[in-house]
Amino acid sequence: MQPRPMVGTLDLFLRKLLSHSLLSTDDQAAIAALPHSRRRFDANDYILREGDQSDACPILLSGFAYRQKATEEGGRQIVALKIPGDALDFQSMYVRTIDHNLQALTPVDLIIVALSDFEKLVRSRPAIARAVIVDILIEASIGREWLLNLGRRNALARLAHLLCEMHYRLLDTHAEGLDLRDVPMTQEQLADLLGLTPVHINRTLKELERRGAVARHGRGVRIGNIVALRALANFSDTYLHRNNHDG
Amino acid sequence: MQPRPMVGTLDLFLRKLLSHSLLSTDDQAAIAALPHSRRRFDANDYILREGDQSDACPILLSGFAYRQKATEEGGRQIVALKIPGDALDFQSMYVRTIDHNLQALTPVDLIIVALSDFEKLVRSRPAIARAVIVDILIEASIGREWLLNLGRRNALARLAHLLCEMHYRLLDTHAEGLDLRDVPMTQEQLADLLGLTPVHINRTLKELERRGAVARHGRGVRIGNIVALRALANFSDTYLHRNNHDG
DNA sequence: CGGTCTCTTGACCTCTGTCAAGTAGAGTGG
DNA sequence: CCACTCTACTTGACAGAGGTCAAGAGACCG
Repeated sequence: MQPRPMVGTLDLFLRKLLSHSLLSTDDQAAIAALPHSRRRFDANDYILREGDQSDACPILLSGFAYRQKATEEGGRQIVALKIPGDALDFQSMYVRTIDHNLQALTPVDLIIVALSDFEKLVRSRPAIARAVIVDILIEASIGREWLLNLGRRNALARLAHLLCEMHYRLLDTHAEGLDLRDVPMTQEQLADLLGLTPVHINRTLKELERRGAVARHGRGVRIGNIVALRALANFSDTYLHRNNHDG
Repeated sequence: MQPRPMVGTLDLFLRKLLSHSLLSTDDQAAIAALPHSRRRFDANDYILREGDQSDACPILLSGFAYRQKATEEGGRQIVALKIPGDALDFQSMYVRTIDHNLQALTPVDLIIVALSDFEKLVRSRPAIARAVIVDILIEASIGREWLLNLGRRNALARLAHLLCEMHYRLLDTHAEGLDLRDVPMTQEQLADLLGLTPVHINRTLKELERRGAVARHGRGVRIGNIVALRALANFSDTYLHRNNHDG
């Protein structure tokens, strides 16, 4: 039986790690005891920029954020989506320069842990080091599924797949509250996530609504029928590695 | 000054790690001393399958391999490409089940290291542990660039970008020999890499040839003009994190 | 030297993009 | 509570990149 996480600012982050890794009470306490500050960003603010070097490990406390890259021609692609509880930049512990942009999708609250403090933690606690790697590997696995999504699914399945993924990822850290009441992205952002155009997102959303998979009210979009969505996307959650425990 | 790698079966793997991480002579010796066996696969053979659990860490000695996922509808997407010197499955040290298929692109020679031996090595040598993580992170960075490629570049730029990437990745481990003399993939495999169809790859290859970026003879394709390719793809190699040393 | 697997090519189709104009929410200030 | 404004969303007409189908030509292999 997994020890219960303690309550505190870093609680959500802890819960995220516990969703895929086992940590002793001591390890959990060490995480909860990390010195940290808080920082708020508005929607669309840059949190980190390509080319930067970072000395902080930001953790998403509330709101959504995403990683983004752009072509010279102005095409923009969102390459990862982060939800509350997610650490946003483990990479800077290991690699000098940041290779993508990190942006706030909604207004966000961040916890900022000094990279040096986090490094110390990881060096002294193997189970935490391991949890960090598992976290990195799961993000990479999600990236591979996105490649399949962009390369081989049509607009309808692509959008349905994304909605399914968000649904299940939110389940893991927020067992009780905060589900996908309202999709927090504009149609333009959905387009940048899925390699489509805003106009086509609009048409596809309308089609999802027509099929009863999604409900809309004003600008809001919410999941209407997860079973229908799963069917449309042929969604399987194995790539999310939920319940990796004892692996 | 980086100590010279020692010569042996694991030499190429060592050189790959040294291309992005610093390792002491002791660390290098410990890697070279890893007990291992060899295994050969034919082109198209599966090396690992989705759902498997692996107790070995395969390292690519010669030939090319790729990670692949498929949709229920039969769409196939190659989500990573591995070249000689690349370790093919660090992930199984940390995560229970494999979430994609690993297949030989050409006939390949693998070095098989027992996962338990590799884990021991990583536990006792922090610099090696770090190098493994950097390796994982660089693969993830490549995945993000591929997402941009699939989502926001047209067929011509997409193909040009892939060829540029292969060119520079091969430079890193094979400073002297083995460059991209002949692209080792069929047009069908290129299609699966780029989210296109074989027919369209054919047309695009023809266009690249017309522009002098690529040379062809019989079935063979080779890079004719890397400068032209870079221009077509707007290629920048920062995402490959070459020379990450002292990071 | 026959068989098989790629590659080529042309005709045609369709999904998604482009352009442009109009509508409707959400926030602001009066 | 009502303008006013800004942004996001809608919609239709049209365009175009890339997909599909199918047949034929080359390569490579035993």
